[in-house]
Amino acid sequence: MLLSYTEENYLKALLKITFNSGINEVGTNKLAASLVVKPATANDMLKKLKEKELVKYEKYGKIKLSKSGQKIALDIIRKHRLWETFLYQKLEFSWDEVHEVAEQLEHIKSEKLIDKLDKYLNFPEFDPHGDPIPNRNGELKVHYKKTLSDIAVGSSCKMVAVKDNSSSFLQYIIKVGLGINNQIKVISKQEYDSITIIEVNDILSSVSLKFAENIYVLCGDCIEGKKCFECQ
Amino acid sequence: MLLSYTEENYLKALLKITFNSGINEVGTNKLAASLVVKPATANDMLKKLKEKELVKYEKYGKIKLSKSGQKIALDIIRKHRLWETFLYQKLEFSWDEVHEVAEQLEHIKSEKLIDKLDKYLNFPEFDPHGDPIPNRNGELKVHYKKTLSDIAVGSSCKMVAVKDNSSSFLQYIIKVGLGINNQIKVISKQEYDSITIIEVNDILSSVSLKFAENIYVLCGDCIEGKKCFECQ
DNA sequence: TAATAAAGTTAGACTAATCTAACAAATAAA
DNA sequence: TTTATTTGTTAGATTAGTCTAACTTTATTA
Ligand SMILES: [Mn+2]
Ligand SMILES: [Mn+2]
Ligand SMILES: [Mn+2]
Ligand SMILES: [Mn+2]
Repeated sequence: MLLSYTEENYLKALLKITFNSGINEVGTNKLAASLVVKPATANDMLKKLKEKELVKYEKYGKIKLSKSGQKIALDIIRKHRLWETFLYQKLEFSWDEVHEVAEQLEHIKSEKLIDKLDKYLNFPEFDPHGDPIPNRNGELKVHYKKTLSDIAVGSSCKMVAVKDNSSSFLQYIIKVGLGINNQIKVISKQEYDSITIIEVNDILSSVSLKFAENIYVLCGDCIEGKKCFECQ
Repeated sequence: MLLSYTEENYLKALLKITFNSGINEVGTNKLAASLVVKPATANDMLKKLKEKELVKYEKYGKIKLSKSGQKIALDIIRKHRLWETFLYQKLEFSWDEVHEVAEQLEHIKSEKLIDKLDKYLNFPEFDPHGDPIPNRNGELKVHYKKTLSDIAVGSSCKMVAVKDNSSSFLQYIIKVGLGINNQIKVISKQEYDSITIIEVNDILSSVSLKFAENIYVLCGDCIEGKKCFECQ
């Protein structure tokens, strides 16, 4: 079944909402907001997607992706993240620039293209933001759970991904001298507002709670190779 | 000015018609045929493109690209040919597969992307079919003029480009053992129907007039580095 | 030159994706 | 348990791109 650019974006939005919020209770308003359209518009599209059996949905009920809808959404995400990786690794885009272009590239229709790209990049498992890349069967590594704000004072951790993908945050991270795979030591934490002093490459920085909550990390135990069920 | 996928294709079609036919007297019917739409549809679009000052066009008159329309069309062709080169050189697509995917990729909007791709490919001057790639100012090498059918019996030449880009012809060329930059010696030519015996890499093949007319070549003089005004 | 053919235009209709405004249902608050 | 608020739906309109069928203009040919 050949889907339009727009239909693909609705499916992707549905998957992303459940990814991010954990909830899989998505309503018309939330979906519409995430696509920056009006609820009436989303409602129309939902009828169409239901007709094509890509979503499960009853009037006034909650929306869920069907099995096939989910597979397609995962495929779009696979393409998005592979293209981001290509732009970052091969064309030397910075990590705050890749998303916008990948939003376009993810809709290019050619299985051969994406499989060859995957191979060319040597089957990467994570994109430049640390997000897992689904394989061609739609399977993907479990995403990280622990953030920098969960790390106790005195402990070390490793930055593995970014939660907020906005380019302003991504640029800010670089400015602080931080990046994927960096070791971070939590030096101190202000009790009143959780302002945290971290040490990265021997440089101290002070970051807000909001900042710390948007940096995914692996804890000290995980770094040393021990399994930790809290981290992933 | 941000153009739609469709508008871009109309501009590209206009440029391609003038490229290929030499004529720059394009009418509604010819344009429509080249885009596989009905004349009525092309007529509607022409009004819109005129409004945007991308084409010069009066009712019942001939169609011409404006300066800005031509620049945009050249830009699409630049993107198309750079993507073809990428698919061919980096992702190991065969030369008969690249066009279809490039038809989609040529509409991705990002100047940075195309400039970085250009650099990544080391500023190629020709695509996998030997067609010249416009630079970022829309300037391009003059295209080849002489075809294999122009070469005299006993003379040698070098294949430099393909006139007919259909995948069936491209596949056929490979089957004959021919490719860009191959030396071709014209062994004999049947007077009645111009069936030509050629020698490529010590192998003899017999090709039709239609075939020979669709292979661009440089003549013997040009191969030896002498300038020849007939060839380019 | 007049008839015929070819090329080009217009009118009216359709689909996909969007909107606004009005309405209905479900949920939360009083 | 009413009332108010939030959430979701419907109706009607709009724009881009396409079509068919009818018509007009230009070009060709007899
Ligand atoms: Mn992204
Ligand atoms: Mn990403
Ligand atoms: Mn091509
Ligand atoms: Mn080409």
